[in-house]
Amino acid sequence: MRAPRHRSTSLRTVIIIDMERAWAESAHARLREASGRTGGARREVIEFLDAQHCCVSAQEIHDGLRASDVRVGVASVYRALDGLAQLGLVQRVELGDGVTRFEPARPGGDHHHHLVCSDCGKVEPFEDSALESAIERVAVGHGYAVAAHDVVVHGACDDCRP
Amino acid sequence: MRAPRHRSTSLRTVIIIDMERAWAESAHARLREASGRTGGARREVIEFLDAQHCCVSAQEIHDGLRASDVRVGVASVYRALDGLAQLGLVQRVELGDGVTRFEPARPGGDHHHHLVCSDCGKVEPFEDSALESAIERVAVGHGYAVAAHDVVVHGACDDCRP
DNA sequence: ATACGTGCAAAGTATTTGCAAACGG
DNA sequence: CCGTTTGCAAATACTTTGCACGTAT
Repeated sequence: MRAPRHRSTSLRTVIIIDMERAWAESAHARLREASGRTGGARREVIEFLDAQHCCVSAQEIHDGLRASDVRVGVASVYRALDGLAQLGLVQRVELGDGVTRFEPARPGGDHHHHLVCSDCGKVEPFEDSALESAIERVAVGHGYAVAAHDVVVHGACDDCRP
Repeated sequence: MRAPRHRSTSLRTVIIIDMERAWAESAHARLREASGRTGGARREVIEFLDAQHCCVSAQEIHDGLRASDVRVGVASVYRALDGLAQLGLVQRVELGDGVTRFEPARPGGDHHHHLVCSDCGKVEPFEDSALESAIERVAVGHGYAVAAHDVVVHGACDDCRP
């Protein structure tokens, strides 16, 4: 159930699966290493997060798990997320609606930020290396060692404009 | 009480005062225009915001006003902020601690973003034009008309590092 | 066996809403 | 005068905490 099966139709698929699972593996390992023990709720939260392709709120995780007949308390979801965030394994994302969202922090991988449509609420991820280097440069220039950063752009999306 | 007195010691001082008041004036005007009427609470919130040089939370505004013997309810502070944000006159800022902060959106003026020390909690503003253009370019490339954007960098500040 | 993780329910904050009274135009 | 804004208090939403119990080591 944990190790991916290597019977997929193409090599590329296999590699992608492995890379995606890699985060869940390492998150679980680091969490165990940090606190000695680990239980079902944490694993479920990690697996759920790993399956998402953009940020999700704690409530969404909780609801999603319960929808899959996995019995976890909200508190455990928050506790798991807190632990993961503290180890830098998940990134907190605040989109401006007062709800904190979370997403896996995959090293080097698909680090991205968010475009939010002020009209329909759609959330779209994007990547930009010029943006990243500008942030890094500024932070260093002010004597900061960057631990995390977060860019949110609000505006009218393509579909919501006349 | 509303119009600044032009008896300052130097011309430069007068100009600075006028520029700073300009936002409060226009905010008040646009608010009246949008809703026909305007009362004391809104004016107080606008004046208070204008006097800050970085973002403040709704509670801070409320407490700050009461400390100056101005009697306003928390609800009115939130309502005023909401109206101002909807007109694009204030910028919502989420620093990652679950509290929404607000600051005046002065057109062209001192548009900035925030560095937050993960250790001591210090908040420091910064400006960077390369960052701004990167954001604009990305948003346009995705078909978005930017209404607002927000960059938060978390890290250890100069003082909090070994 | 023992200590840590978990679920439930209760508590804590931040923000919103209902409503009568005050107030601006 | 009339309708909007306001302040208070109650309600809501999200997140955290206390505690008894289960579970991994």
